[in-house]
Amino acid sequence: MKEKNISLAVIRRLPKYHRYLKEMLDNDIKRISSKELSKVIGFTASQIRQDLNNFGGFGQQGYGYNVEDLYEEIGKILGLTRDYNVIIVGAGNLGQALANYSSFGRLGFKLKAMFDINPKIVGLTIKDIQVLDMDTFETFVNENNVEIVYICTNRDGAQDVADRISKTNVKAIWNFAPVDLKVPEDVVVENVHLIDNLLTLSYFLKEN
Amino acid sequence: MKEKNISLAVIRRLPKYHRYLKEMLDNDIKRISSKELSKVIGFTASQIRQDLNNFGGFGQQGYGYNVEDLYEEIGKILGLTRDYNVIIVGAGNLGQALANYSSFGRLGFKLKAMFDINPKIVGLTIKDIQVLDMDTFETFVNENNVEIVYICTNRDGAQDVADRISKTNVKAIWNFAPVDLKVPEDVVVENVHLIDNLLTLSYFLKEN
DNA sequence: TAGATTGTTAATCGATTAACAATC
DNA sequence: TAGATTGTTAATCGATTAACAATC
Repeated sequence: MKEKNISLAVIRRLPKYHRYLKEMLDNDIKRISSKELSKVIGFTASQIRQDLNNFGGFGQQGYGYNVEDLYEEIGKILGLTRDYNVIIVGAGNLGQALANYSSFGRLGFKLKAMFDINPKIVGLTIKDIQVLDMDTFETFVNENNVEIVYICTNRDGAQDVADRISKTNVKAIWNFAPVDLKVPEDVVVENVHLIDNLLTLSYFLKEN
Repeated sequence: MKEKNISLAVIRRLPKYHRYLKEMLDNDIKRISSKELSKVIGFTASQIRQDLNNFGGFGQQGYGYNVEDLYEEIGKILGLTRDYNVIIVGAGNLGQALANYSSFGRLGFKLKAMFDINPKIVGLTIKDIQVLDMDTFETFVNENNVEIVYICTNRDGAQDVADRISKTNVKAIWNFAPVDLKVPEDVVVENVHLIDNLLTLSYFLKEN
């Protein structure tokens, strides 16, 4: 399923489709037209049809879209067809919070271990997950087929972790540190820059 | 400082400028041209000049931009000229993690209390911050001039909290629950949809 | 002054919206 | 069949990039 140059704007809307379709599925809604979906999700009907047609004709003229099918298809596009082994680096408050989120695991992102450099934290067990010493990072990653790392260190530690990741087979980083990581081309990074987000909120609060 | 219709794309870049300028300031860099800034921040020089000129002519021909001045100006645009009283609703793992983030406080976002409905959590003190019962929510918000609420509840509790917020003077919500909140027009919401973010990462990992 | 770099207008590119023929 | 709604092309809108005169 090699799509050619779907724009980032489209990709970022996919999880929202996925979320709304799941909700409809839970509410036993069997089919939905782009017009109806538009009303609840807030995108235009035209945009919805354009978005979906980047990946194939999932609908049916005169009928609309089958909710379950569309939900499954979008899941496939997003890579939710198998499990991924993940680890967390940085077992502070945020790392522990993420470890406790069960919804990630339910989607297939299976937490295998946490890592830290702080001797006070190393050795703890959080939700059945051990906090290991960074000394064993490379060994663990290689032996356990880890594919995704959540970086929950502070700003200063993040690039070091990214450098160590880049020498392994890990190809995806979810970065929560307030810094833009330098990584090889074949490693994808998704940032959660909380401060950037908060400052955007602050801007709009001021403007109101 | 009522700016007219600055696009969202521009606004979302501002915190990144702010972050990079702070770093330069810390490294005693006194001035920067759009061309040099382009190299480190990754936007084109042209875009940088366009962005900044939405808010005024902060530069000087032949010289570039004074790092300290520009940092201050962007801070002003983002509303970092005074403190804001904030509270957290939902004192679970994520709420506690946010309470422990000192960088928000340093920027002026002062945490005044946390709220929860779980009797096991209410009464705790986290980093000098008390966890209060939701019964006292409205009273506290009104008496303490709270302006921003971080919603760290689960999905199902979030809209209820948003409804209660909407009846107070709070005009800004930082929402971490995986749901799109319905709020009055004059309330601004900034979402951190972690799952959406993780699924985007998953998409690109698959595409690689 | 000469060189550098901004501020700003114009050109281009890309994303969203509108329209409608195809078809279930 | 008639009505509804998609898939897709064309039109519009907005954001980014290029170019360059203004000016420090």
